[in-house]
Amino acid sequence: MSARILVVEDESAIREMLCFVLEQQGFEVVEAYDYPSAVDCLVEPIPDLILLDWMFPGGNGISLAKEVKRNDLTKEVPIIMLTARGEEEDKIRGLEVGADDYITKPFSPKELIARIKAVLRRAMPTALEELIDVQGLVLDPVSHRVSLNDRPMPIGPTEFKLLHFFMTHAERVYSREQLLDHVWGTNVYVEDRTVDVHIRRLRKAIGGHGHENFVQTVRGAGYRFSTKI
Amino acid sequence: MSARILVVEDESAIREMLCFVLEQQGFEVVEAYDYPSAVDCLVEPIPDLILLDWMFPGGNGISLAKEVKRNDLTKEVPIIMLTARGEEEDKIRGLEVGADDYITKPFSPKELIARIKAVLRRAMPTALEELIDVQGLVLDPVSHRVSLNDRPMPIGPTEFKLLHFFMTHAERVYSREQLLDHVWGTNVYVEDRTVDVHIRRLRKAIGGHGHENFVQTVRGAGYRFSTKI
DNA sequence: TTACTTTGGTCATATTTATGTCATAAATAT
DNA sequence: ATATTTATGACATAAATATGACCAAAGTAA
Repeated sequence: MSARILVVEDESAIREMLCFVLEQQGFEVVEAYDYPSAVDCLVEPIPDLILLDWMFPGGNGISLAKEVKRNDLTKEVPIIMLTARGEEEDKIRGLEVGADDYITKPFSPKELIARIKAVLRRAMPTALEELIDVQGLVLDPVSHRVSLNDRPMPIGPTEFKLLHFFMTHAERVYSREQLLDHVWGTNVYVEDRTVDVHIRRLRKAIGGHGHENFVQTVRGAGYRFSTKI
Repeated sequence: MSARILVVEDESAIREMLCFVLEQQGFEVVEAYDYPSAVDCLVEPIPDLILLDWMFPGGNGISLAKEVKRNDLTKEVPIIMLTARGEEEDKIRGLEVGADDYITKPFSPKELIARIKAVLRRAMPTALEELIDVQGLVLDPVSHRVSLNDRPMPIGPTEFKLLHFFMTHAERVYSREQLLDHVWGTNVYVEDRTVDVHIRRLRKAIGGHGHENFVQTVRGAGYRFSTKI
C-alpha cells in the first residue's frame, strides 16, 4: 500500500507540477482545483495526506483545513499547506488551525518530498516502503529481505541494494557508471568492472529458478532488469 | 545517447524543479545559477539545449543568448527561455535574439517536456529516447531493445545504432559516408564497404517477417529506411 | 582483545560476442 | 556483353563480458 495524496491547488501549472513530482515518487495522487471538488475528494477513499494551497477560489485554505479537522473521519489526516513566499501570518494561522507543515512557493522537489515523507513517517510509517513482487521474486525493503516463492534467500548488502534499484527501475538499461552512481552513491571511486562482479553475485543469489534471467546483459550499453527474455 | 540540457536559473527552488523534471525524463542536466557559471557550462561538452531564465543576476538572458548565438561552436544550440507571466515584450525580444521557444512561469511539467521535445526533435531526433514503432517493428531506446510484434529480437550494438538512426530519419537516402558519420561517429576510419556488411546484418536481425524490406538499397546513392516498398 | 566470518573490490584469465576486411558471387546498368 | 555496384560468407582480430581466486577491510562472537 502506498499513500494517497490529495492535492488542492487552483493554478493548473502548479497543480500538475505537484502531481508529477508525487507520482514519480510512487504516490497515488488525487487532484482538486476548488473548494467543492476538494470536499468531494475527502470521502471514499479518505486521502492519507492533504497538500493544500492556502489561497484558492471558493473558500480559502483555512476553512477547508477547519472542515477537515472538524470531521471525525478526516481529523487524523495530516495537512501540508502551500503558501506564497513571505506570507508569515498565513503560516502561523495555518499551524494554529491544525496544518502539520508548510511549504513555500516556489518549492524544490527535494524539499517537497522530504516534508511529505517526514509527515507520513509519523502518520503511516509503513506506507513509504512497499513490498516489490516480480513473478515470485519478492523484495521487502522493510524487513530487508528477499524471497523466492516464499523461500527466504540469503543475499549480501550490495546485492540487495542493486536488486532493489533494479526492481524499482525495471525495463531500462543502465551503464556501469550509472549503476555505480545509483547503487554505490556518487563520488565513490570504484572500478567500473566491479559492477560485473556484483551482477554475477546477484545472479547467483537469485538464481536457481530462472530468476537470474531477469538480470540481463546489454552488450555495449550496460545491464537491464527485465521480465521479458 | 540522451540530450544534455543546460539549465540557467538563479532561483534554486525553480532550478531544482526543472532539473528534477528533466532528469526524470532521462535527460542529462547541467545547472548554472549565474552568468559566469553559465558561460563555463557552454564548453566541453557543449550542451544540446539551453533552458534560460530571462532575468537573472550578473547579466540578463538576452546577453547570454546573444553570446551563444555569436560563438560558432554554440550558435546551433537551441534556446528555450523562461519568462515571467505577462512579460510579452521579453518574449518578443527573446525570439528576435534567436531563442527557439519560450515557457511562462509557472509552468506545468507536461508543457515543459512537450516544448523541449519539440525543439529537440528538430535538432537531434535520436536523443529523445522515445519508443519508435513502425508497423510492428519497435525500437525502445530506454530499455535498449528491438522487438518484432512484441517478440524481443537479438541485435548487435552497431546494428541497434544503425536502426535507431534509420528509424528517426526515415524516407531519406544516406550515403555510406554519411552513415559512418552519424552512426559510427566522425573521425573514425572505417572502410566504406563495411557499411554494406552492417546493412546485411541489420536486415538479417530484423528479417523474417518482411521487415527487412524497410532497409532499402539505393543504387549509386546509399541506403534508405522506408516503409514504402 | 583475539579468532573467525562476512563482505567488497580488484585482478588475471576464460569465454563469448562483435567488428572490419576480404574474396567472390550476384545483381544491375550501360 | 561488359563494367559497375552491391550482397554474401568466411575469417582473423578486437572488444566486451563472465568467472574464479585472492586479499584487505569491516563486522561478530567468544
